[in-house]
Amino acid sequence: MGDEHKAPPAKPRRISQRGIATRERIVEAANRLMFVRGVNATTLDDVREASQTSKSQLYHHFDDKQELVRAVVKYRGALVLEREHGRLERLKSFSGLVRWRNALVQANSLQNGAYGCGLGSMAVELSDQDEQARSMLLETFAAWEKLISDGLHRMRQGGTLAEDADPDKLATGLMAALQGGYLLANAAHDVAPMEVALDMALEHIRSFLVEPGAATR
Amino acid sequence: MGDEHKAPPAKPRRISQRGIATRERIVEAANRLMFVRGVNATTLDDVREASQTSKSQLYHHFDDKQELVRAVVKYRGALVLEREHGRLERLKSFSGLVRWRNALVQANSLQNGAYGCGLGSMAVELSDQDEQARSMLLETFAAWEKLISDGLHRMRQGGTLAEDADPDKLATGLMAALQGGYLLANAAHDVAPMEVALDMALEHIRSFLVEPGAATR
DNA sequence: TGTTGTCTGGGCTATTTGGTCCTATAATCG
DNA sequence: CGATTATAGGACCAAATAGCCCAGACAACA
Repeated sequence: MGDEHKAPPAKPRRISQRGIATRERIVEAANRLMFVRGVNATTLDDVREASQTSKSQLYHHFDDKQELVRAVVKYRGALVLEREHGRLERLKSFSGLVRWRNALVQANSLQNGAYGCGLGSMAVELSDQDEQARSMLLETFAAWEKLISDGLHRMRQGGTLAEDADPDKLATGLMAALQGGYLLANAAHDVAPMEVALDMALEHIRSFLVEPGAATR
Repeated sequence: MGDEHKAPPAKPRRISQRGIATRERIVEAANRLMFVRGVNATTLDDVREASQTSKSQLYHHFDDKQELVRAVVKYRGALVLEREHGRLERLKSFSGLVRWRNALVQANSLQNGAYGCGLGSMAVELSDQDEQARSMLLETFAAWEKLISDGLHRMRQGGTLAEDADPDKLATGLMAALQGGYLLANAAHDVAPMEVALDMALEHIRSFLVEPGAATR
């Protein structure tokens, strides 16, 4: 794939441990703020204050706000993928899928459905505004879906899932249900719609189980 | 003092036809701009220019930007509900559901998945920012879902849908799939994920048909 | 038709916000 | 150690943006 972005003429800049730590602090603070307030509603002053840094540091580590936003997209994407990797890498049964569902629902219920999905919210806010951010988010979604579809593939190879099941489509459908669930839960400030959405998707996947009766629940 | 919203003490303001027209023009312009750029990225100057009005008119018809945003939420909600009412009021068969799906997919494909759902985008951007807007959006979603579940109820009463089908949950699941589909399609700038998501939800509903073979497609 | 209150044009203000700059301090390396 | 470069502090700037105001045109109604 074409690596469009990235600074072209590698600038061999010396970098200290302290500098790395500061940058990290900035990205983390921006991430937190943008999660609860949204990207556009978060100002650089907010970030500066929350990260206990100064304006010059923001601009030392990032060209402009857009770059900071992109760094947050990358950071958050990595976090989600790491978390999801841990949860999905060994997925190979329907009950594993149910556990995965439960973890997401529980996490979201802790905040009464508020804030939605960190990735989904950014996607909505940035997709028609920052092409590069959009493509990063798109890649992250693809990677996330792949973690799911890999699990479904394993289920199929293990004979749990029927041969005619399409893991890729099932994964996309499940992801859509998850994102739509997050969205509705956010609007309702209540996890319930998210549960219904995920359950529908799981029910659909269950219909592809070789021995439906064997499923937990 | 603490008068949250609405000015109940009926202010008997005279209102002219011209005033109404201007207000309409402002809301329409704001609606269009906010649809493509997002709410927070749309400035009052943008609205003023697009609506061919002046600053004083904006503030004559709306207390502040937040009020304008809420007017847009209301306006857009009414538009969507009107459209959906037309499409769903006579729904009483699975093939009708398929036609409904096709209409949404086709409309979205015209813009290559961009912009997403007018309601969903606003919900993401406003839910954690404007409580009143959130509750209006929540109501609109509820009304939209009701149009769907009413149709499903008719299908059930007509014997098309099995007795044990839960129209409300099916409608919520379908709405989540739709919203998630919009979101992923927006990130991908491609309708495909939306189609997959809707098809999953329809497949799930199909599994509740009394005579599965009778379904079109 | 005159009076009252609405509607409009557009200039103006205060504040916010992204972004710059200059100086001082801390690392890093020869 | 001394030179050099990264890092930090924070004042400063210019543009953008929400919001205000007043004078005058226009509509409604007596």
